[in-house]
Amino acid sequence: MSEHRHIDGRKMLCDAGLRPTRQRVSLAELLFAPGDRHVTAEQLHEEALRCDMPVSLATVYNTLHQLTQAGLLREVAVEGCKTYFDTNTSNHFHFFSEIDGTLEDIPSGTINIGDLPTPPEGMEISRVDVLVRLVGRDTT
Amino acid sequence: MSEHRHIDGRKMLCDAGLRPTRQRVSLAELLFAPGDRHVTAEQLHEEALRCDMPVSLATVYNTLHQLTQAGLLREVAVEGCKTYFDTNTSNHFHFFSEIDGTLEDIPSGTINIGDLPTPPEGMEISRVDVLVRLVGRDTT
DNA sequence: CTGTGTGCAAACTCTTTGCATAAGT
DNA sequence: ACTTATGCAAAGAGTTTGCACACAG
Repeated sequence: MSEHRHIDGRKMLCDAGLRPTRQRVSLAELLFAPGDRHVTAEQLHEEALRCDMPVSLATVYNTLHQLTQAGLLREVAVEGCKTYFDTNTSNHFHFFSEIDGTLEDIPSGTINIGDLPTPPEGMEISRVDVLVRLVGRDTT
Repeated sequence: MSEHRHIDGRKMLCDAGLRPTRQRVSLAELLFAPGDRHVTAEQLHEEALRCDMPVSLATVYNTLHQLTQAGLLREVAVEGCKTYFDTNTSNHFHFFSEIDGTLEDIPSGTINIGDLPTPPEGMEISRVDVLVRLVGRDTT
């Protein structure tokens, strides 16, 4: 699950119409080199600093949003103020561990959503988010 | 859907082990008198003030959390910092309108979750949240 | 009376913004 | 060079906390 496939951050950014600055390339490579990831801005920021890629938190936020707009990331709402960004943009669902606050993909095909409900007049479904919350065994 | 059934806030609170103070009774009645509701703390606060039930925002937050702990409300994570509280605590799913930020119940039975995935070792599913995001027709 | 709840304002967390400096083409 | 991105620190939204006063039992 963590075959560090090699990623050309520069190309990825250019393709998305973003200027491949040092910071953006670094962040893109951190994000996309390992398999699918679910990070918060703060986590990514710390990770970048640990890897000697000095970036400011503001830039991390900017970059995450730019990548999201470019369709390379997906935002996942869990709760509280924390926003998670998921490198897997395909249709899939998540496990959320309430114990350590981590997010994980649910292998696709494992959950089937039957019939979707009919949306109200004049609206259409943009996305269906499914979050399966986990707790330790036996915790009420 | 909005038959203002009459609610005995006092009894409801006592049953939940909460002291029926003026503010709590007011809030409980605002919350539970109409049909199912989805409110944020701020919305409920404004509504209380409009109805001549002076309460501080801090008390609204306290009360909402106490009612949630007592199992009378359910928190719904949508995104951003806003926390919604749902008066319907049964297992059901939501529509979220990205246009006006409102939450609505999806009639139960309309969505079927097929097989739930097996949770990772030592964990169990505490809840499954399904959020169907809506946009206006034709908005990409 | 006694203890718990309330209100206020200040603290806190996560996120966004403004503006001078630095980097990309 | 000219433009766009970055970094910093300050502002912002939503939520929480601490402490004096008020209310419920």
